[in-house]
Amino acid sequence: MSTGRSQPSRRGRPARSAEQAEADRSRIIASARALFAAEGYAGVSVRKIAAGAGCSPAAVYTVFPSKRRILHSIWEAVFSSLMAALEHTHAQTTGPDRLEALCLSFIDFWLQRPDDYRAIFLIEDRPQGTQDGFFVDSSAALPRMAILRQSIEDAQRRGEIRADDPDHIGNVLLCGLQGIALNLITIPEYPWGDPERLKRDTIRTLLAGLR
Amino acid sequence: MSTGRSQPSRRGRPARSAEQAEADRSRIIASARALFAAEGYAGVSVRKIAAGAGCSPAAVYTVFPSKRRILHSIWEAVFSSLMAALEHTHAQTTGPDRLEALCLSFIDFWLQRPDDYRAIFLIEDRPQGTQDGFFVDSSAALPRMAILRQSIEDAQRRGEIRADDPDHIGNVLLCGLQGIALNLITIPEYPWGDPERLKRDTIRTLLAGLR
DNA sequence: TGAGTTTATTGAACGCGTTTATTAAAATCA
DNA sequence: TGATTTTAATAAACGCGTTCAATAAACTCA
Repeated sequence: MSTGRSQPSRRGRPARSAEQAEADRSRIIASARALFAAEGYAGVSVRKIAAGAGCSPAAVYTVFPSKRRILHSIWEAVFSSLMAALEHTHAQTTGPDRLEALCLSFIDFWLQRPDDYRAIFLIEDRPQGTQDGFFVDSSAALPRMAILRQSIEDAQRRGEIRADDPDHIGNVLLCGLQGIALNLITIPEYPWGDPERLKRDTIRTLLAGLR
Repeated sequence: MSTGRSQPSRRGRPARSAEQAEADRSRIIASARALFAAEGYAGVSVRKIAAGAGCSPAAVYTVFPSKRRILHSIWEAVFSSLMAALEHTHAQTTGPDRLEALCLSFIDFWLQRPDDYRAIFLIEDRPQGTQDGFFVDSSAALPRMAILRQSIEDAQRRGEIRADDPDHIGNVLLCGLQGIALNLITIPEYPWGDPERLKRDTIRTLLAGLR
């Protein structure tokens, strides 16, 4: 049984070449990025994206299975920004202050991008079932945050944080941080009090609890 | 200037009576509740709700300004269940275990109702602006949780928790709890590890940090 | 060449949430 | 009574995300 099919030489019209498909994809993403930035996520229709990319609405669906997946591909850029913000904070701090600064950085990043936060985390329409995990497929995703983990390990070495599995510690921390961002972004009407105080105290509570 | 208008006796067709309006409202809510329970939030259309209530889709919009507001009115029942769950836990615990049990109860409540959680917290489509606060208008809302606050004050009296403003402590706690629910519900693909462990450790971390 | 085969492309449609222009209804007034 | 006024009620429409049947295109084979 030879697996060789060097020249498939199949019969009908050939499939779109990889570079052709990639070109279509990037034209659609470019159009979507510009429109989302200008008019917000909800204000942009697939018809507009298609018009911006110079193709039919149906053509968009040959590249992306849904409008949301177009967003997914843009999210990677947002996560990339998050990493950059954390790296910046990491570079500007040392020792015991670093972890708290990273946490604050993480929260502020999302508080400054509530639309992105909502678009990324607040998905109402999981059409059904498991929905072939976005975070599994996606390249970087929220948490492969080497910096956070590394800072946790540093803090553990200094004895500021208990010697538990650093991944688990990171998860606990992320839960708390996400909670602040979620509450401040999605329930702004509730009397949270001074946001700075809530942020600071929750972070310190988490870190103190991890000792 | 007499304020009396005992018999307004205005000219045209009279406005719907209060009880008439209330009857319409409750027929729509009844239809929506049944449909949401049977087919999920996303699977229900306003047209279906209207059909179930025996009126036109447009008639629904004379009672509720949007589909989402129909959900809002149903949420109050969910929050009522949450209060009941917390009261149950409160009644079954005492002393130092109570606060941790309440936290666990809070999280489990939402983990058992992911659809409700998404429908309540994960709103993508804030059409624009401040959107006349749902939590201000709404009767009970997430956090007027007397029980949680009272348990915090008890724990403070026992010296388990630092003597800070109990409302603020409660907010810090809610942030952490929400974070767990959010992460487990909206990012199930991420390797959080054993959910029970994540719940327990995050709660204990929060409580330990609040000492 | 033309017949056959496979893929690309899209116009048209579906049901959706929501708005609005039109019509019907119910009251008062002369 | 009918004219007038005010409100209720909804059919029709809009743009939306998405699907799909029909058509066009691009290739091989005889």
